[in-house]
Amino acid sequence: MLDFSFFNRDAVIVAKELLGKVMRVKYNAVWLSAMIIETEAYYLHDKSSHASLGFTEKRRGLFMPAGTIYMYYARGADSMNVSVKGEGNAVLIKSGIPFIDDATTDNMIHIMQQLNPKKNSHEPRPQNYLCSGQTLLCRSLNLRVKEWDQQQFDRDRFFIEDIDGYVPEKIIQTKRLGIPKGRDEHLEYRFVDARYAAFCTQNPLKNRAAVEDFTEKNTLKTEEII
DNA sequence: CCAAAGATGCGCT
DNA sequence: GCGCATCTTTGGG
Repeated sequence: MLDFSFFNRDAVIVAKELLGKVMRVKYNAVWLSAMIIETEAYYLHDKSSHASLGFTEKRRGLFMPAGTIYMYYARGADSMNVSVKGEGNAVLIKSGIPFIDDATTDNMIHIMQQLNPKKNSHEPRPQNYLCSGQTLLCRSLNLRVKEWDQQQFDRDRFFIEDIDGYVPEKIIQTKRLGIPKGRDEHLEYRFVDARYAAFCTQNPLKNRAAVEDFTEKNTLKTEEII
């Protein structure tokens, strides 16, 4: 289980290193699980961060020790962050893909599909798109503000772990999504595991120019990640 | 008390 | 890329 020592580092470092890690949430008696493929870093003095708006009771989680869960509700849905080193700094977990291994059960995907049904459709949401967005991820894993905001990870109910044998080969670094003009929107604090770019919030490799841009300047080699 | 704002998602052009 | 539904929290009157 990732703990204080993992999260008590710079937000950008933690954001990159969370790629490939696996979230596990117990729902009734069943473990739900997703591998993180997209994250964003936010700093206290970064005009787009919630922390930059100042301390309030609601934002307390951002000012708590590294590794504290910070959740908020906006646009009709929940989003999940983890506080990192330095008061007010945090990493937003933006998307993942369902992760299946010995610790998961055969009904997991079906349960996640029921938790996160496709809007205006009776078709189930395709497996790899169940967690393609910060609010969709929370919905598929049954993560709610009421239950988890300002809480610590708990190895019996909700934690993040390192999986042996997987480190992203390539990480895409781009500008964060949905940041209004004048709010430090130029900062490139969004990170995507290139291998799973098709399943993140918005595929940064959608067109040829973007792919070239990625290969030319935005590839981070594994040794640069850590 | 209520209007308005969101670190969004979806569907249509 | 753009408009619109979404719904809790916030802060001003």
